Amino acid sequence: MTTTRSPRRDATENRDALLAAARIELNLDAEASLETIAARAGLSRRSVYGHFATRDELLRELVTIGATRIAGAMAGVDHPRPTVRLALIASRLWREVADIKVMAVFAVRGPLKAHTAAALQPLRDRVAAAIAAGVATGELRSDIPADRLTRLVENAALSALAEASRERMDDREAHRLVMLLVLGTVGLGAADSAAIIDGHPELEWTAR
Amino acid sequence: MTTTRSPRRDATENRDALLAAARIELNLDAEASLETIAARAGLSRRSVYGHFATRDELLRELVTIGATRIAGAMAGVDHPRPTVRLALIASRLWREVADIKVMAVFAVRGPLKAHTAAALQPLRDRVAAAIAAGVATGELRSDIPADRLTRLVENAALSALAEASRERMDDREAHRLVMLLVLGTVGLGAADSAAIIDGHPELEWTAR
DNA sequence: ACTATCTTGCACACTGCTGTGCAAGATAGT
DNA sequence: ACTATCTTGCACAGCAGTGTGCAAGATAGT
Repeated sequence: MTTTRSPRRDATENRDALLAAARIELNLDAEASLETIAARAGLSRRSVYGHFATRDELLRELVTIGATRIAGAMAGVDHPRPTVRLALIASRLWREVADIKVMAVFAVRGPLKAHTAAALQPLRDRVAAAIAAGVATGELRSDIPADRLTRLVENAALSALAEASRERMDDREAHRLVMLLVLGTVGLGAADSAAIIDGHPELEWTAR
Repeated sequence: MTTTRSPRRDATENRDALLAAARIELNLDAEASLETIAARAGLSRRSVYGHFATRDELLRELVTIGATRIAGAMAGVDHPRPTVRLALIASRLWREVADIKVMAVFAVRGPLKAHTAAALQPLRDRVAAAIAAGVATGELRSDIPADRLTRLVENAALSALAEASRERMDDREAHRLVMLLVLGTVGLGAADSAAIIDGHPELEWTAR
């Protein structure tokens, strides 16, 4: 017979539990072992292999899910001024990533970076577009090639995340920091950045 | 008898060769094995242990040497304007680190970071001092606490290094990029940063 | 109550590395 | 030429993990 039943309910629950556990555990230690992750999910290491062929497969799925969430959060981000758009992207990003900081940094910089890059492509495209537009209008610096600037902006955001996890920063403050660093990187002075952030209510932090 | 001869000449040569090899090899792959390093030095893995008790000891010594070199390169860096001073520090830093980029990033971010931090303390103090001075005169942003800003500046510099090793960048361009990112981080706009760099001949790149 | 589906524990193979003991051989320095 | 010092190769122990086979037991779904 070829007809396979649909998976048992507890099985899918456990699968989700594993992903959730991985999310938490990898955020504490980016290199957490399967043992650790399974334990947090209330399962044995052995049974992880009932859901994921390899450790790598688990991680990739986790990254994919995260990237999709982020991409989703960017929907509807739009504003005529490229600088504001960038700040808005930074703002939304922070919201999605605040409780995943460590893992996020690892996903982008660690061995999964290739996969992460692919999954985050849409986000990067958005940033690149905003930058290109800003350079065209003269709002943004033109002394650094746009594609390079895109990567540097990304790094700036990561830097803010790293700082936020290093010290346990206030959400509101961290949210502002991400925007400030991004704007600083694309060429705005501190005062201009502050003016933009404070002049646009949609860039304000609102508790979740 | 307790009198020990001084080490044989070839031994000290080999020791140096190991350090040099490590420098090169770790710059290609920050996690290069002792096997690889020894091979590059023309030695066997086994004999590494004749010079260093553990892999870690080798790495630490390497970091210490590098940090000392960098500290040395900062001697005489001084300028009344904190912004220029920061740019100058960035400039000198690049010079010292240009051919060690990968390893430098790893040393600061990887498992050796504690040791690296200690070894680089003088450099950090310099940066912190310049920032404090700049905040006091109003030349630099005051919307981010000085100690945080110090770390962010460091990250900005690392970001430039990372970008420079990612693409194989022109020395002159990379040198400028490090300064631009540092200045951008402390709150200057792109135009102001450029003005500072171009207005001070000591910030120009000179081929080595 | 029956059974396909899941979970578990244990044993094991494997990987890629570090670190050590030892005996044999090479070599610098005198 | 003598000898302390270095280097080497090999074998071995250890570590921390991943991935697998298998048999026994638990459980969801019907």
